[in-house]
Amino acid sequence: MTEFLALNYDLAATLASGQAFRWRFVDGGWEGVVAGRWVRLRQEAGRIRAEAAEPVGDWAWLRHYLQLDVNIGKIFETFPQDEPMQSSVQSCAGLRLLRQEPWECLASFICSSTKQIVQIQQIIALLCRRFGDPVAVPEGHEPVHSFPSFGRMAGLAESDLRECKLGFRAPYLLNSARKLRDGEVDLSALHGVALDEARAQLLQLPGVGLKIADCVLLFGYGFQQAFPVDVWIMRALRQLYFPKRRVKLPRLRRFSQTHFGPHSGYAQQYLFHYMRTKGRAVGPRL
DNA sequence: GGCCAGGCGCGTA
DNA sequence: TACGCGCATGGC
Repeated sequence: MTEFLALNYDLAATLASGQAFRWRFVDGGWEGVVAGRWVRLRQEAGRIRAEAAEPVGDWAWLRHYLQLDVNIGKIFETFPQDEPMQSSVQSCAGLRLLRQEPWECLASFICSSTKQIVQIQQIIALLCRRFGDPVAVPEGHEPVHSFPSFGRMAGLAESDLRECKLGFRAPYLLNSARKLRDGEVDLSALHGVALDEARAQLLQLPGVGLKIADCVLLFGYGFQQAFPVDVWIMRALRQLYFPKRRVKLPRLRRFSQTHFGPHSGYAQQYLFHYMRTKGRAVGPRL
């Protein structure tokens, strides 16, 4: 058990914002698996309390995952001073970007195409339960599994994945796992290389296009200018920046690269959250 | 029952 | 370079 100082950090918004898909809200706490360890997090006044199933000496892995050392105020200062961006920030100023493990992030987003967030969570829960390894949990807690490694995934049959509701994404995930196993792409080599080079590597994987690549670059590696454009962001850019004009996707992508500054990835996440929550109901349809 | 979901790959022009 | 379509599956 430990406590972190966490000012301007909205844990619930962050963990439920469609970046990561394994967090569950149970009895006032958020339960998940980070770096192979079960954890439960609770938001308190200006703090986050964390507990693990086994003694932890150094909590750096969790600080890193939650990105607790990021100065979000400094990032806000780099955002454009326009109405849509300011409204997005005001609607949820404690929203953060997580720093996930690249493989889990990649696999999760390969599962995400034309799926709602709830369904993505279901698919990933099935994958973990069936093919992950048990992790230590508190006494009496229901079993929890790790996210299956790409080595494990590579040895499965396509039908194994289809049984986890992957549908047409099954061969994408399977063949991406096999490419990683065979060393055709090395996820560990993408830290610190140029954004375009890292993106080009990810685009070699089947089922990975620009959108999914940028999700992995942003949520898994922290490339600050990766800007995934999905249907929500496309809607946001069209409604908020180009109302009454039919602007096509390539132009929206170009706009996103220049308009939002050096931390455009954060701007993207704020826009995404804003679009999904404004006009009450969180969920599909406006 | 029709439409949509944190898209991608492929064929076509 | 830029469409259009099919691909599984489930929620509303």
